[in-house]
Amino acid sequence: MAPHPSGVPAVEVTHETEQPFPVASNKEVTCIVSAPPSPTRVPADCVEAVGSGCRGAPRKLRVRRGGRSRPKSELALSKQRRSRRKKANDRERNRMHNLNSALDALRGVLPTFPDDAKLTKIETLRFAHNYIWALTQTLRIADHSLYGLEQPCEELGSPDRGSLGDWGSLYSPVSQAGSLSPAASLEERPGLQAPASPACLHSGALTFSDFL
DNA sequence: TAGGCCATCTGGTCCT
DNA sequence: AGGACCAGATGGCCTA
Repeated sequence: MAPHPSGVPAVEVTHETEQPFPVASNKEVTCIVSAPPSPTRVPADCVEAVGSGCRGAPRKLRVRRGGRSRPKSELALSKQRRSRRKKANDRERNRMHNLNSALDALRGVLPTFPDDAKLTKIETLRFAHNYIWALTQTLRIADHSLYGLEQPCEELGSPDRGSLGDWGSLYSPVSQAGSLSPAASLEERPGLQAPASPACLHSGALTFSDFL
């Protein structure tokens, strides 16, 4: 893993030094608003009747003009639709496989033990989120200590003080809030304390189980 | 058996 | 037109 440009701690990965998966694109999510509930599926044959969709601007009505393309028989159209659908399914399957590969790569850099049960997808994401937060804190406090501002373990709430249960709550439903800011996510969860001070992390006082 | 997790299919929407 | 992305639906597998 290459050093992060924004100062996020570079986690040393011994078993995987190259980019484990390609960064497909930096395209941003274009629609935050989820699609409206569409309980009834529109048959493929009725696509033309659906003029507008969920994503913001209404779609232009497609006007069929004759003579643009050669009319096809129903059989040919059906075969073409099936073929397109099959290809789309293959792409979608591939896309999900890539997504899962990325998730596996993420699992690979998280501090876990070989014998541990595989983290679920949501667990992996939440754990990574909090792990990054912990490492960020580590760097921050390390910077402070450079200037002689030593911070004892107790100040950030070490497991020794019985906050292990709070780590357990990382996987509780409240952590599904979706906050992208670790600090903010902690603020949203009053009962949740910071895991440990950097000294505790560096000294190996904290183990994977502490994160769970 | 209920519930959680997951893979896959599918149709809609947006983008190139 | 075709690909990418997304979310809903569905069914299989596993576990408490």
